[in-house]
Amino acid sequence: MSYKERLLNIYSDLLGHFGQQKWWPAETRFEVCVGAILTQNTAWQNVEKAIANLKKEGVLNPQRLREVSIDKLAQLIIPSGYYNIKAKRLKEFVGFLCDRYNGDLDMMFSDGVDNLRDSLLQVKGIGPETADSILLYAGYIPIFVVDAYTKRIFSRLNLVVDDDISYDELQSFFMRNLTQNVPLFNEYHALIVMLGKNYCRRKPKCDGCPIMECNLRDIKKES
DNA sequence: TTCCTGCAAC
DNA sequence: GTTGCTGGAA
Repeated sequence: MSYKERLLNIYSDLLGHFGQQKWWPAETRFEVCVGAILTQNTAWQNVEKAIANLKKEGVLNPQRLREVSIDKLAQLIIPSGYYNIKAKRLKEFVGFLCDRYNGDLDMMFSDGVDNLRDSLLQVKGIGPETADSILLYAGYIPIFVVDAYTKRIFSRLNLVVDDDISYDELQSFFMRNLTQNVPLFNEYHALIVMLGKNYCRRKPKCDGCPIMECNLRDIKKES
């Protein structure tokens, strides 16, 4: 079976088990960008509380977020953890957005994808996963987001052999073997997160794992 | 105690 | 390559 077929089978297994995830949960594209930074190494449940605080305070837009003091901002996002460093990162991002694109996400996303990705990566506090989450979930640009879950799951499936594979190489593997389709990329990454959280943990809970080929390989005996 | 939709700095 | 950043839930 080809990589393309295996990736689609796994996708089908996941979608059948978990259903559509309807990512990214947000009212605006700007909210997606903020959430992408706040959720770095952080449970989404905690990010929601921080987002709610930002909304209640009326600062969840580029202009107001730029005006609010960094100390005030840090206080508002305490529930999402790393609040001092994330306040700085949000400030870096809105500074970038306002300076380069007049605070206009439409203008930002109208830039060429490769150019925009490189630019985002130069913003302190935005790494590859955050940049790609913004491009896919806020910009509707067909970029596949990979993460620690992706690497762990597909290593266990032996679809990834090299444990030292880089972010870009892992992303490239998916983008070479899937059609460049925004809804597909959107749903696939969300489903990988669900599998990583609920079954393919560091200590795998393989009982009930929805991936057929994983069960066939009897990976359960590892752990 | 562990882990969470990472990243930068050292 | 290792460490610091952080609250909150399981």
